[in-house]
Amino acid sequence: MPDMNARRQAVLAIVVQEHIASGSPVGSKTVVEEYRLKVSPATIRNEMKALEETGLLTHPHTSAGRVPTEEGYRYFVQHLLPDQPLAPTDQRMIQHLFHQVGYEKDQWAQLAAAVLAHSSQMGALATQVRVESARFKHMQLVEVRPGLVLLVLVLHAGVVKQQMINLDLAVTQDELSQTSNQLNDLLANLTVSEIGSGSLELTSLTQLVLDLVIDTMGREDSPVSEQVFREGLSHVLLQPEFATTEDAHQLVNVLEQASLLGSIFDNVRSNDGVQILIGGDGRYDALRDLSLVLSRYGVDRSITGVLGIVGPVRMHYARTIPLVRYVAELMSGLVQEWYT
Amino acid sequence: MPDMNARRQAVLAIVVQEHIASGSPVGSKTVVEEYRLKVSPATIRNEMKALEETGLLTHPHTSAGRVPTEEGYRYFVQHLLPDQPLAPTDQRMIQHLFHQVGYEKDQWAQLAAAVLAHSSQMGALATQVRVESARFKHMQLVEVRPGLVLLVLVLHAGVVKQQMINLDLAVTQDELSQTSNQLNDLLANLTVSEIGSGSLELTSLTQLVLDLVIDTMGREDSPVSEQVFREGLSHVLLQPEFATTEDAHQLVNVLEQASLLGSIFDNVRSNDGVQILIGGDGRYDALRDLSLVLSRYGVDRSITGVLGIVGPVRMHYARTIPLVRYVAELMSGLVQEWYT
DNA sequence: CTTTAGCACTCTCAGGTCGAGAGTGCTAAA
DNA sequence: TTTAGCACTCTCGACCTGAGAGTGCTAAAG
Repeated sequence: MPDMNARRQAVLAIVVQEHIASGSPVGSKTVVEEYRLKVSPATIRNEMKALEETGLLTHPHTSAGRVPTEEGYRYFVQHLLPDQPLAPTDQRMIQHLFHQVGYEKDQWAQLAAAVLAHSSQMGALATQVRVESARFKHMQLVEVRPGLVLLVLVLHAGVVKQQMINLDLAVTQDELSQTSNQLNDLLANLTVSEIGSGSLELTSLTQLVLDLVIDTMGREDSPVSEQVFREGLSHVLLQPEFATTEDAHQLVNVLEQASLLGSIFDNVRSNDGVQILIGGDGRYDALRDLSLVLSRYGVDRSITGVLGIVGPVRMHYARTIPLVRYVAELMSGLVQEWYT
Repeated sequence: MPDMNARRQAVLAIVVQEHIASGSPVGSKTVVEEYRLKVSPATIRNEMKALEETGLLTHPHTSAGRVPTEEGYRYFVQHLLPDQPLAPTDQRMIQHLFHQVGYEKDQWAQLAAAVLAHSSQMGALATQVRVESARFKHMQLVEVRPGLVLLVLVLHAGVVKQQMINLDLAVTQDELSQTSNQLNDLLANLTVSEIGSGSLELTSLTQLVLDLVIDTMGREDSPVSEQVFREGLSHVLLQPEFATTEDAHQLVNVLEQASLLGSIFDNVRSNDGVQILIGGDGRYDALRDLSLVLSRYGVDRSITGVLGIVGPVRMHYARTIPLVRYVAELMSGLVQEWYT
């Protein structure tokens, strides 16, 4: 980035901030007046022109003020944004909300989305954690009615999975308990890949159940698509950039497209820290008018979820970034505490 | 409803159908031409005027065609809509989709919403089933790590609930198994209300767990709010009635408002068959521009979920009503089969 | 009594014109 | 290097206008 002296950076920062606040293009006069600079509008105009040539600003038409380009937003976020922690009052408020749901870990993700949406007045997304390669801990067969058996599987990190089994033959609860105990001994602390190896002599019932256990351990929680909690979509629709039907439709479309979100989330999972996707960053064409502020959360690489905020490119990053970071850390703490 | 001779009904039906198809007000000439009637436009105008005085039609301004009022839609749906079953090709397509997910009952609701949205090209909602007053079937305590125990609870209808327990004291797996067995004997086939009565001498650990079992059985699956799957929202936003920002915002707002949906769903649960809420039916002001086609599904009154379609008042009821009915019946069948 | 032709009337909508306002870019002077 | 001055460009809202669509009324026909 050539030729970015301090004043030029300041002008860029002012234009970005002012545009985020007002939503309209900002002119040289506004810059001088609102920020009480000691130079004339003409000087600012020269700087603006230079910034435009660098590709950080544009103007929608000859006689409008300047608007940041996506590149301009990226420069602003990377170099000009003071990286403050979330305001203590917000921290307390969020902590309080999480205290209320307590141990109901199935709801953490939903709550996280709600909190993000409410605090940012933007859209929010959150997934539940996904546990990779969990170890077998315990299993139990329960007869629901004759011929129909429920397999309950407890994995290493406190994850519970269930699977119905339709048996053609009638079995007693004794047989089921026996099978359970046998497999509990056999599979203790193994991962799904470790189980496959040894082939033993087993009764047909035990073999049947074993296959099912392997199958159930291996499957994702939701093979069709990961469950994503969405909140605060209506906030985003209030933003002027989504005033036309096509824009609104596109926004909703993107958020309903499970495959697209999945691929973005996979990306986010593999990096640390808050990640910011402005206008699709050239990689996602469907996100042209959107910005995402996302973060992974969880423990290590094996227990991870994703959460973050969705909004127009003209988003209040100074607020949303610390917010996402804080909630991600909070959630990581919870996961750490309750999953081993 | 006074004075509804056959021709007048026919005119109403034509206006409603034509308006649903075109989205614009329909004039007397259109009615005559499109449906090859043997009368003149003037006659139709007279009938229209009468219908307007009855409150079934309006016109947006002096010189536009007629548009059905909400009352007009209701009359149409109640009296003029032939009540056909869903087309066999659609039936087969839907059956096929449900076959693919198979036993994964956690996903049925999500799939139902997706199917409804896709087949109707409207928005769709679905909740999972809620099981009322289930009987205790089996429980198990599993130590996740020292001091942290997972309670897994299997209820009568194949419902599995889980709850973490933070014990201050260290306990052996033996003690846990013993407690589990004791409670399994004690609580077999009891409902939560039946458990409360007898007070027995129990060890403090057992008492602690018992309290937790009661607590866990009693709580709703999601105390914050029932989980609602939403699909196809973008289809609705394409409809011309949601072209302006306020309308779109209102729509999304309604669908994000858990309390409102909850109260509507409670209503739907307590009635059989497909229920149609046109423009809020005067009861829900927030739904002024929306129609809902909803149905409960499940078994008896004790295992119930809700599903249905959301769209503008100008909705293709002749298609959505059979669709919702069919999917509800299909889901009821599945629930019947897999929950006892 | 019902239906219909004729016609005046009303209202919307798209297109076009116009002036005010905002903001720029350039030039030349400080 | 900065700045005052000024011409120039473009948008936006207001206003007007004519075409088109559809009605409601009246009076005649069935």
